[in-house]
Amino acid sequence: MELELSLGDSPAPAKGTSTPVLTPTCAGKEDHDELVLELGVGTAKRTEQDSQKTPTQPEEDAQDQEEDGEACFHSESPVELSLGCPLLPASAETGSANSEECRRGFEANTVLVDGDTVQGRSLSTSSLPMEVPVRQAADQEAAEDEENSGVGGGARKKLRLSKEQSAFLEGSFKEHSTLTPKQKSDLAKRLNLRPRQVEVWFQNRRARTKLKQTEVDCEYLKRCCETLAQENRRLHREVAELRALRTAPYPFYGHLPAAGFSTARVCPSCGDKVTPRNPAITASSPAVAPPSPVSTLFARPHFGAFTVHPVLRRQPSATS
DNA sequence: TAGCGAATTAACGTTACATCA
DNA sequence: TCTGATGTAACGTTAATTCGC
Repeated sequence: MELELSLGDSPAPAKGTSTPVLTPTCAGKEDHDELVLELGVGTAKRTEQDSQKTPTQPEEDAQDQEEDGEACFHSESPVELSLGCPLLPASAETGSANSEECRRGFEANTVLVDGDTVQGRSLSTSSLPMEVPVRQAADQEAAEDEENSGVGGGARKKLRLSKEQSAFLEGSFKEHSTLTPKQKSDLAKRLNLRPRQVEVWFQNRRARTKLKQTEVDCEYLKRCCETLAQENRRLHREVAELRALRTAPYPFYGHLPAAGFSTARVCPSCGDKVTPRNPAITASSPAVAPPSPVSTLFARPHFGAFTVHPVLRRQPSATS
C-alpha cells in the first residue's frame, strides 16, 4: 500500500532544507490591512551602506546617521508623525494623551538630565522624574565606539529594544511582514531606531515566524504519521480478514442477511464502490466505511496570524 | 544594487544549583 | 539544620553580522 502525504502547494520550496514547506494562509488579508504611512518627512532614499560596516567603524556610523536623514534625535526636534499605532486605540493617532503614551514608550533610550545613561536598556520611562529623549542606543554605541576605537574595544553591544518598540514592531509586522523602503524609514523614525535596525528586526521576526511554523508543521506531520500508521495497520487487518474469509467454506454465506448483498461499500484505498462478493464482510462491518482519520487530518495548523500574500512577498521598492 | 533568507555570532536575561556564612 | 546571599554554569532569546542568491 502506498500512501501519499500532501501538505498543499509549496510556492517556493526552500533549497536544501528538510523542513516542511510553509504555506501562508489567509492570503489577501494584507490587501486590506496594509499599513498606510503618509509622511512628508525626509525621503525613503537610503543606501544599505551601514549593512557593510563593522562595529569598529564609528566614523561610518556617524556618517550613517547623516545619510539616514535622522542624524540626531534631540529633544528640541522630536519627530511628530501620524503613523497609526496598531496596538493602541484609534485615538492614539490623533495627538491625544494616548498618543503621548504611545510615543513615550519609544523614548526608552534616554538619558537622565543628570547624565545617567541607560545604555539602551528597557526601562519604564514613565516613572522617571525628568528626562529628555536623546540619540538612540545604537547612536550611543557609535559614540562609545568612537571613544573606544583607539583602545581596541571591538566587542559589539547589543541593543535591547524596549517593550513599546517591540510591541509596535510586532503590530506593524502583523500588518505587513515585509517593508517598503518608505515604511522602513518611517518606522525607524517613529521608533527612534535606525532603518537598518528595523530591517534587521523584520528579518529576524520572519525567521522566528518561520521557525515556529516549522515546529507546528513538524508536530502536525508527526500526528499524520501516527494516524497513517494506524490506518495502515487497520487496512492490513482488513486484508487478513478478507483472506481468511475467502478460504472459509461456502455455506458460511448462508448466515448473512440478504440486504448485505446489495449494500455497496467504498473501498478505503481507491474510493471506488465495491459490491462485495462475500457479504460477510458487509455484515461484519458498517455498510459505509467509517471516516478515515486520514481524511480529517489535512486541516493543516498554522502558527499565529502571520500570513504573506504571494503578491506582497516582494513589494516593489518605492524608490525604484 | 537592493533586498531577502539562512546560518551564525554574541550580548543579555533567566534559572537551577552549589557554596558559604 | 535551616535560611538568605552570592557566584556560576547552562540555556534561551534575540539583535546583529555575514554570505549567497
